[in-house]
Amino acid sequence: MQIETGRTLADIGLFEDLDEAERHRLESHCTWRRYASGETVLERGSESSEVLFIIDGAVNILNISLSGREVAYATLRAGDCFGELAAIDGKPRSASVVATEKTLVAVLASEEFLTVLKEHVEVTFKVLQRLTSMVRMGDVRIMELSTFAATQRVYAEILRMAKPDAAVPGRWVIHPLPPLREIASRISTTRETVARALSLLYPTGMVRRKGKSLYILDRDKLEETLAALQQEGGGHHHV
Amino acid sequence: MQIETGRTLADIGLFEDLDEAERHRLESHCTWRRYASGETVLERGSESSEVLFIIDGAVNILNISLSGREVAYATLRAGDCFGELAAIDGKPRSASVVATEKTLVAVLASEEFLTVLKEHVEVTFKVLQRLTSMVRMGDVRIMELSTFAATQRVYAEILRMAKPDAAVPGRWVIHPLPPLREIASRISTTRETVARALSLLYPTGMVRRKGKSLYILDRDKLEETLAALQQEGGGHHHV
DNA sequence: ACCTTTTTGTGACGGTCGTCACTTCGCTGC
DNA sequence: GCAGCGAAGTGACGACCGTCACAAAAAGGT
Repeated sequence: MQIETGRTLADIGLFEDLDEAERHRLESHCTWRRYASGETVLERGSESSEVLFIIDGAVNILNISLSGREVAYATLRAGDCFGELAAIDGKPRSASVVATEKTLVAVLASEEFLTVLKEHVEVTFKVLQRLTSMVRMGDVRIMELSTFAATQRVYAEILRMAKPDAAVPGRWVIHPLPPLREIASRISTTRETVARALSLLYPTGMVRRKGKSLYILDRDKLEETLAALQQEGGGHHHV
Repeated sequence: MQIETGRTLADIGLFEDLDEAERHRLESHCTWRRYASGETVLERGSESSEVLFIIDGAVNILNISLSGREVAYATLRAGDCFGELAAIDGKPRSASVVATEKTLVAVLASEEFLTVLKEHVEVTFKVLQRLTSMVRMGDVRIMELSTFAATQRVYAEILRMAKPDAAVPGRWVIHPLPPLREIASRISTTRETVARALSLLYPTGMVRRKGKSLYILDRDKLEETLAALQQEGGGHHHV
């Protein structure tokens, strides 16, 4: 028996400050769509401008270059929203969106969305915060791509992905660890390079892999290692 | 004799929809600062949160890595604004800002800025548009860094920088051409690589350099050349 | 438990491009 | 004019890492 997620916007962060009446009004304007894992939700370059909300499941925001290389921007889960860019500026979709699990989304026309923004400053400010954080994350990524070597980017990404382990205080964990190919696409390298970087790490005892979990046993030391690598020339040989 | 730019927010794009009274009120809340070329306006990591408006001059938004590599995000000129990120989310400055000319800026406290946003939807929407475009530009840059070889990034950047030449229809021009070192920092490579990419281009007749101007004589052909390079393997050797 | 598919680890190879070094060019100021 | 200085062009070299190839391990379905 499985719990069916209701068709409600109650858990959407953007709208958490709206009163129930307004939320219900919005819900009535939504279209609801289901996607199987692997299905494409949005195609880069398409002219649609709806805003989508993840009720249940998860999606990857990504692009594929002409040469077939996959570049991932973010992974979004239940409660998140995407597609605001096109709604705000009316331009074509800047990236594709692919469901990574069975996913239910609510779809809101851009006009409706913009009306909510105009009438509810709290929502607008949530959007401002969200866009701001997207800009900041993008800047960090550009900086890392420009100045970190591939191995350093692997360590940095691992540190970002890790959450404190509830079981053992002081230990951090990534669970479930996505396929290395996916990590690679987030930091613009190859799965082989990610595998090699990890192989380099295991013997040091800083991290340990067990099934679908990657444990960070000594986060401080890993951070030090990363910092040390940066001093000596941004990844390109000696200064 | 030189025209002195007045201390007015009249030419700031963000505020163009405000009525004069409100604009004057804002002006009275501003602090005004002058910077010489090369001076630092904002330091990455600092905790300030004012929003700044360029009345006259120009600034570069950039970061310098531990290894000394410079990464440029944007060049802003009179009428532009910067520093909104920190005002919106209260976090430390994400990048440094350096004046590239003699520059006059208006400085507005974040509280004042946020008040304007709350009370004038038009301004808020301008900010939304601006943030959206920053996200899109960042995504493009990440995509290029991930899938273009250095030479391709040079061509793409040149195409971006070029404006239609008023003198000769069909011809495009970059004027004044900034030092190659500066172009290099925008696409995360070195001045040598930029120089080599250009040297490769001159014999084809597609571009021609003359003093501080770079003329694009055949934009279509340059675009084709760039597209052709992408097909064949994203910059990394065959397929 | 078995087969299939996906994921992972690792060796070998070679191209790209960052680094260093030096020369030449073009400014600006005297 | 010439000196001085930053910018630009170019050669040489080699490290990094993307590519290919293959084997081993893990996961998933029946």
